[in-house]
Amino acid sequence: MKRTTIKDIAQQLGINPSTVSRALKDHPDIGLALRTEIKKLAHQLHYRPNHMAVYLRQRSSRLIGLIIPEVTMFFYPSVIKGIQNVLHDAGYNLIMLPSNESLEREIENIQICSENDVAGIMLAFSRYRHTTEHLSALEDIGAPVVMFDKIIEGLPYDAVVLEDFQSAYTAVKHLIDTGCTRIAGIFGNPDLRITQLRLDGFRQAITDAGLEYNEDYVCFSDSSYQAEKDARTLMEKPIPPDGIFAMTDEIIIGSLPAIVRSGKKVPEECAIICISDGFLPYCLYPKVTFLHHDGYQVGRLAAEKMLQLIEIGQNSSEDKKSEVLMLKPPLIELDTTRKLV
Amino acid sequence: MKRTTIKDIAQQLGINPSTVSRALKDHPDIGLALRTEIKKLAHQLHYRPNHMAVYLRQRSSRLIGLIIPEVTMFFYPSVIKGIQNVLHDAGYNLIMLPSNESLEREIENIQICSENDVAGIMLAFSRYRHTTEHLSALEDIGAPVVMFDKIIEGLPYDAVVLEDFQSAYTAVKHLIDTGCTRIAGIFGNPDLRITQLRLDGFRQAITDAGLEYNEDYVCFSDSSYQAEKDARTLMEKPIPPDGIFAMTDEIIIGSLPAIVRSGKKVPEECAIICISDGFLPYCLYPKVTFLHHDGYQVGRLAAEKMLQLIEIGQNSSEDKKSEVLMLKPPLIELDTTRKLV
DNA sequence: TTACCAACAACAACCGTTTGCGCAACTGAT
DNA sequence: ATCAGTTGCGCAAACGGTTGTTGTTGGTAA
Repeated sequence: MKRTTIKDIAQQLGINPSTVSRALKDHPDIGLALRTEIKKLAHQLHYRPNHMAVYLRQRSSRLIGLIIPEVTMFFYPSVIKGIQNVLHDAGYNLIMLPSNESLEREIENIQICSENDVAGIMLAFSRYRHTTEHLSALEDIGAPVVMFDKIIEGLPYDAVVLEDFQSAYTAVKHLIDTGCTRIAGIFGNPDLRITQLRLDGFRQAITDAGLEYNEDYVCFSDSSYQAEKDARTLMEKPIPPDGIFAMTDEIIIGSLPAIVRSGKKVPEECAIICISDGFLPYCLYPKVTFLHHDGYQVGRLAAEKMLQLIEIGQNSSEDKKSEVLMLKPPLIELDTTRKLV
Repeated sequence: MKRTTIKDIAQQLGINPSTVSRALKDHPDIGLALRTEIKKLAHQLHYRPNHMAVYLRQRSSRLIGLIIPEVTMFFYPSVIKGIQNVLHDAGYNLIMLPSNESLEREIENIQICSENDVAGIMLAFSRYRHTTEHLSALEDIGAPVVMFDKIIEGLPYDAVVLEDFQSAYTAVKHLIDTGCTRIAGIFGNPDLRITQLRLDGFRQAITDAGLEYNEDYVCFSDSSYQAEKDARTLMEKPIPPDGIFAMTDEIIIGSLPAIVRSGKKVPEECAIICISDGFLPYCLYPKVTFLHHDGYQVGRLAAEKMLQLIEIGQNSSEDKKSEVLMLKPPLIELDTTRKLV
C-alpha cells in the first residue's frame, strides 16, 4: 500500500539511495550494469518519484496556478484547454483557482499560489473596481506572472489580450458598411477594461462614420439573463436599433432570443454582430456573424509565454520588460449581417 | 525575494525552529508571551508555510486531482464550480487533469495524481470503450476515489450520478402524456454508460406507452454540430417526429436550430424536451422544457463525499462499501412542450 | 530539605530526493 | 613500482516543517 521510494529500492539492492537517484536519471557516474538493474527493479516496484520531495529539494515546483474570475461556460473552458495542452506537454500541471468574482478570494488565491510554491501564475482578474495594491503579494512570490483577457493595465507582467478597441471598431464598422445607421451595443460589466475598450471602439466607429452616438442604445448587462432583458428593452423602443453589437458570447446568447422574439427580421430590419469564442454563433438561430476571439489560442499563447518566463527566470537575471500580446480576431460572416454588394 | 521560513523566524528570535512551529499552531507547550511574539514576527515577515514541506512530513497533501474527459462548455464548468466551492472551504485545492477523451491521457493523469500525492481523486471517465484494467493504478495510489457522471459500473468507488434511466423515461413520458406519438431521441456517444441508460429509459417509456419503438428515430451525435445534422435529417423524413428528446445540453444546442429551421411549429407540431444543466434552456429560442441535471450540485455532492472519504480514510480501517448517489432531476416546463389539459 | 510536577523550550530524527564531496579501486603511462 | 587520472559508488547535508523526547527551570507539597 505504501508507495515505493528510492530508499526501498536502495535497500533491496543493498546500495545507497543516492546511487539509485543518479541511476534513475542516467547519471554517468553509475555503471551501466547497476544502472539497468536499478531501473528494472524500480519498474517492477512501480516506483514513481515523489514530486513533493523533489520540489522541496530543488525549490521549483511544476505546478502553475490558474486564477480566473469564475468557471463559466463561456471562454474559459477554451482557455483552460489551450493552457492545459501546452503546459502538459512541458510537464507542468495546473491548479485551478477561481476567484468567484471576489477580490478577497483573488488575494487568497494568490496566497495559495505562494503556499504551494507554484512555478508561475496565470491570471485573469475579477470584475471588482480595479486597484493594484493587493498585488504586491504577487511580487513576493517571485514566480513569473502572465495575465490574459481580463487584465489590469500598467502592471509589470506579460499579457495576452484581444485587440479590444480595434475589434469593436471593426465589428461596428461592418454593421455600418452593410447599411446600419442606428446601432446599439450590449456590453458586459462596465468596470472591466475590456468593456471600456470595446465601448470606446464602438463609439469611435459610430462617430467616425458621421452617425450620432446615442447613449440610449448602450447597455451594460452583467449576465445572459440581464442581456436578454436589455435586448428586449432595446427592441421595444419607439425607434429600435437596426444593428446590434454584442460584446461577448455571454451577451449574445442572452440577447439573441429577445431580438428574434421582437419579430424584427434579421438581418434586414436588424443586423447583429458579436465577439465570440467561435462555437456558439454556429449553434444559435440564426447563425450570428462574429469576430473570432479564440480562447483556445489565448490559452496557448499565454501558456507558452509562461514557459518562456520560467525558462529565462531560471537562467538569466531580471530584465523585466513586460510585453502585451494583442490578438486580432478574424471576421466570420454568417446569417445576421447583410452582405456587401 | 526568498520566502521567509520558520528557520528565519527562529533565528531572528534566537530560538529553535520547533518552538516556532508549535507557537504558530497554538501548541500549549509554548508560553503565551513568546507565542504572540513569534506570531507577530511571522506576520511581519509575511511568513507562509510551505505546503510541500508539510505534505512531505505528514504524508498527506491537500491537493485533489480532478480528472475529466475534456473541459467543455457544457456541464463541467458547473461541476468544477461545485467541487471547488466545497473543497476550498475545507482547505483543499484542485489540480485539473483533462484527459482529452483519450485513454492514454487518462492513465497518465492517474499517474500524475500519484506523483503529486493527491489526497483524493475525482473522476469522470472518457468515452473510450470501457475497460477497467488500467485502473489498477488507482488502487496503488491508496487515495480515495469518487466518480461522477461518466462512471464505469462495478468499480469499488463511490459515485454521484444522475438517475439516467429514470430521467430519460420521465422526459419521454412527459412528451407522450402531452400528446406526442412519434418520438425521436438524439443521444451522445453510444459507448458511454449514460447514453446507454438514457437510451434504455427512452425506449422503455415508448414501449410502456404502447407506441412503436422506431430505430430510425434514434441517432447518436458526438458533437453539437453532428446533432445539428442529425436533427435536420430527422426533420426531413417523410414522416418527421412530433416529439424530440435531446440527451444533453450539447445535443440540444446543436439540434434546436435545425428543428426550428425545419419550419415545424414548436411545440404544436414538434415538442422538445432535454436533460440540461439548467442554463441554456432559458437562453435558447424557444425556451426548452428540460429535466434539471444540476452539475453544480453533482460537484458539491461529489466533493462532500470526497471529504468524508478522506476523513474516514485517516482514522478507521478499510471498510469499503462503495455507494452510488443518484440524483433525480426536476422537470422544468418551458416553451417547447404542450401543456397538460 | 527532598521529591515531584508543571511549564517551557531545545534537540534531533524524519519525510523522499538531490547533490557536492570524498574515497577506494582500477587503468595506463612513466 | 609510482603517480595521475579515471570510474563507480557511498556519505552526509540540505530543502522546510513536524513531533517525540529530553532537559532545564521554578514552584509546590510533603
